Amino acid sequence: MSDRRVPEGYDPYAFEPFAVTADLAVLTVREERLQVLLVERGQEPYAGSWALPGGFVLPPESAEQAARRELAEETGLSEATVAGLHLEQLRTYSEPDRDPRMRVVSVAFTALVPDPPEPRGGGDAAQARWMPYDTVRGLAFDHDRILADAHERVGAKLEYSCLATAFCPPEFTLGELRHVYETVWGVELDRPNFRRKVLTTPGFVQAVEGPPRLTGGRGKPAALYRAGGATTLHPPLLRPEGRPA
Amino acid sequence: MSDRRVPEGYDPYAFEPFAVTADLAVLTVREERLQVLLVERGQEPYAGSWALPGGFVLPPESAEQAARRELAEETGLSEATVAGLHLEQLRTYSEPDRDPRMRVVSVAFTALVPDPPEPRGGGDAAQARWMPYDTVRGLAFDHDRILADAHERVGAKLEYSCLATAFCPPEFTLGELRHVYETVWGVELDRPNFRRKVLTTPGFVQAVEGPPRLTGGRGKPAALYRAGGATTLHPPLLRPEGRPA
DNA sequence: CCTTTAAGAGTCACCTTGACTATAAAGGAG
DNA sequence: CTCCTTTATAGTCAAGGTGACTCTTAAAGG
Repeated sequence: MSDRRVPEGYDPYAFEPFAVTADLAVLTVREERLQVLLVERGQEPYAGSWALPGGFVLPPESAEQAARRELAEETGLSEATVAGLHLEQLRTYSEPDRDPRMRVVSVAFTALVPDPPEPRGGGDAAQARWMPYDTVRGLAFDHDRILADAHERVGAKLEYSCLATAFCPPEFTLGELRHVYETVWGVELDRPNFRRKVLTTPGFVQAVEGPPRLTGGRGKPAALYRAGGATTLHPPLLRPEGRPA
Repeated sequence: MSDRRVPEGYDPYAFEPFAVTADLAVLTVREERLQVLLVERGQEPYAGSWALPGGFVLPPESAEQAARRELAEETGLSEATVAGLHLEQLRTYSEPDRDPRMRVVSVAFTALVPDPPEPRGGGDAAQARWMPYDTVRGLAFDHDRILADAHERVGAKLEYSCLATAFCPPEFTLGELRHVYETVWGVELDRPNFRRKVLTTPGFVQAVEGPPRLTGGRGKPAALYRAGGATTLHPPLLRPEGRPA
């Protein structure tokens, strides 16, 4: 940034102002599907349309702080939950005509949540709910594109980071972790190979000591693991077949 | 983005306005070093300090359009050159106090240029010049951090994309391409192994037919190559030793 | 003419990976 | 209770990619 166009006695109101918003693509894996948190708009433009949650960045906030606040307001997640959430900046959308009313620049974030509570539709949103990613179309503004970019980014990050654990509860089985990859990538992975890769990568997961097994599903009970300290995968866990992007 | 806080007859001037700028971390490899394009500020704040080139996003522009315009104005690169430049959005910096005067949100971009012309210091910049990356400190605003983020991002992208060719002229030798990796990563790579990797990756580079060799340096003349059609590297070309990020 | 420098060809062992087989431990159906 | 299905977990094996090296070729410089 720079003020080279701004004379000493610059009047901030002399220019057409820009509004800055923070929007969130909140993703989760539920019921074997990738799901997105959406809100229904109550006002024009796009009244009645579904949109990504988000809202204006207020004067004392950073974009990320605004994103966390809006998420808490609109979904009923507790402040503590939102504060500990894995939130990552996706990119900024600044096309001049993306909002019909005025100039709005949107800083988009991606959030990954495990086993989410039902959203309450609070705040200013008419209602809020989880929707399966592949059934979502026709969102307000350019939110279809933001959502697609978020999906692509998350899919790519799974390859070379330990991000997948952010989709899982604190303790999880390797089957659950594998489901995350399969759901986001839309492919099936070989169980033994996936297991070998995860367990031989130092710091990806760590075994839980106490009760060595968990029951609940159909097959043989699985051991529980916690997220390890590592954040990146070397070498990466590449998608089979297709190219990323 | 959303207008949930905005009543029907919303007055854009009722809020403290945000200014939006586009700043660029323009990188090149010259004289065996990674270099950055900087401008000297002529006005307060930070008058006399060096900063990344950039400026305000004007009402009819997207942030990327503003970035290209500012780059052309301040460095003397032709409009055609700037239009064809590899420009990638880095991230957006929105901390409330990053500009002492008013609320300024900066969308940062990374640009990679091959064999750059001397900047002219045109536009509003007092002067402009290339500086070696590792000697740069004390830039205006939070530009030190933006620059560090750009370096990290570029280093990471070299691993899994064909981005390195963007640092090279249209026709280049494998030695030049290898220098890009070595300079950005700060490591030495094994010549034969690098060659094997690049040549066996489909679409990374394509051999130039005509005059099969180029002279100029000291050793055996090298064959020339052009960038191939591929954009991603599968499998990636990982940095030796250290972790990314 | 010899040294230096870098390109380019080739070798070899190791590690990772993909494909696959086998066994163990649960639930459900008959 | 037994068979069948499902899932976890333990292995095996071959192909491919990579790191570490060696060797040859072709220029420039002294």
